[in-house]
Amino acid sequence: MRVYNTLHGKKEELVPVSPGRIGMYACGVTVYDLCHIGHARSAIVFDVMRRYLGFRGFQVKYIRNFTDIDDKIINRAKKEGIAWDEVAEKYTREYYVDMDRLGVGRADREPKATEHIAEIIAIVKGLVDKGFGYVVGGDVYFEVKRFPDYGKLSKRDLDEMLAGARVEVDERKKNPMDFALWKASKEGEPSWDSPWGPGRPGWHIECTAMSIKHLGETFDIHGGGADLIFPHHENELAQSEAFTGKQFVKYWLHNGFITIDREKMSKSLGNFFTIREILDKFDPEVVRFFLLSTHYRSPIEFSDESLREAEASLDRYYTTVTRTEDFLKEAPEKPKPTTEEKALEEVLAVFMNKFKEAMDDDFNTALALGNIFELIREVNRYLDAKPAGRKAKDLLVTARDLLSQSGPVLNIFEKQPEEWNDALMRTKRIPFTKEEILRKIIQRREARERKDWSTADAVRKELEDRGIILEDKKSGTAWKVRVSK
RNA sequence: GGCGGCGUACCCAAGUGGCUAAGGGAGAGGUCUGCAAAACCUUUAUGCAGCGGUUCAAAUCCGCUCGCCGCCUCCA
Repeated sequence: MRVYNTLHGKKEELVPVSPGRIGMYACGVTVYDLCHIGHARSAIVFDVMRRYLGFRGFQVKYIRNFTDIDDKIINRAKKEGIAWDEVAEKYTREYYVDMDRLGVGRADREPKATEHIAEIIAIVKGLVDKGFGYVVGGDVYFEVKRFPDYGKLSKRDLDEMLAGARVEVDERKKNPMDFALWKASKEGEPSWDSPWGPGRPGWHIECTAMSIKHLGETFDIHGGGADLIFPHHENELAQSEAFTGKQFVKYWLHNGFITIDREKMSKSLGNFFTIREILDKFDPEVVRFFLLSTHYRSPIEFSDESLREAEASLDRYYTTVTRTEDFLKEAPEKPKPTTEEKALEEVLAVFMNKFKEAMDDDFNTALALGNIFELIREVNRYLDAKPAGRKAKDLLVTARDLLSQSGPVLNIFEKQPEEWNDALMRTKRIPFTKEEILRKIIQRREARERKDWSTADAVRKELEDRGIILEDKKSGTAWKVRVSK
């Protein structure tokens, strides 16, 4: 397997610290507000990586943290007029509501900063003792000049950064780029006792403390959004390696942003959509598919149109599943070989390897989805050829099995076609119940039996105007929610 | 200003040295159908922003130009 390592700016063979095991840490969220679709992307991307590594046979230990104490939380608490820890609890709950809906699995551990104050203090103390940290009043800063490798992750030169620094110079710091390991608390702010007086952790130190505690001093994968590369991960790397004297992380992985009108989606620009706003209009699986149809490092332009395309793709998938199931239920036994048989056999033979090759290459989910739809097309071609017999059934069972092996890795394609249709009924707000639709289908059937085509067509039209499409099959008339347009 | 990235068909999007440049969406035509839908077939890039270079061979490597974006401050 190869992964793109931000540290070296290139794809590298994934060689774990301990053979067969992967320790993986992803930066979660600061729980001070609802999550937007950008948070969803990061969560989903690392969720898929974790799933695929497991699929590949690694024993994965996955840690994803919550930042439950920082300035934004304190400010939010003032704004909402509730305690800071209530803010954190509230938005942690909301995080789970959204992420559960999106099919983002729980990490093996989901540590919180406030639960690791003792560890944090120990590390800050260690850094001070080693001469990397210095105390000013009740604050403790990390002295970047003492860490010669500072800048190696984000490819920045300390002197150049100072020259173009837009940060306000804090006179108490030895160097403007020095960052807080521990912050003295102001009156009325949350605080914990420490050797430097009452205070709270700096932003970066919690990840050092929690990752080292749960994964050891050197671990395999550390991930997060690309905007965390600097300063968060750069600082985290510096203080961790300064503290342990060892390499902190082997592979740094970063996901790209979601854009709106080609601009980064962000809180400050105000151009964001919350996850629940989107889930009001689209099924979670659509969102997941949409986010996985582009490589994780590339930017994704967010739009309703793209989500509709993702929805249409999923519908194509489930339509084919239905066709396959229908065939397996009622296929005639007398064998009827077709010329399409060979083509399907060939695609089936190489499918899983192609899927793995795609995912092995830096988690290329977009290519993997392409492989899946290649198989879908071949299955449809085969079914169109009207095959029959044992062999035909075996081939289609194989196809179904292959698809159901790849689905769990991406955590999509896992519904029954009926569930997919139900989901569309909800998100498209179809103004009929299933019973009403069935009644109309019976009405139409009676008209058709009389060859009263105008009545039959009127029923079709009435349903179609409200988003329901009828499909006349040998076994009767089926219906489905229309997705395209 | 420094660093990094991107520019592939009407749209989205894989592909980073060598088979016919994946896949999805939209459009057009066709097969099937009472009519449809779905599915399938055909069609939409002798060309991958432009120019030049390296090479037997480049969308893919190098240089320059144009356009767009990100990070350098909190940010997934």
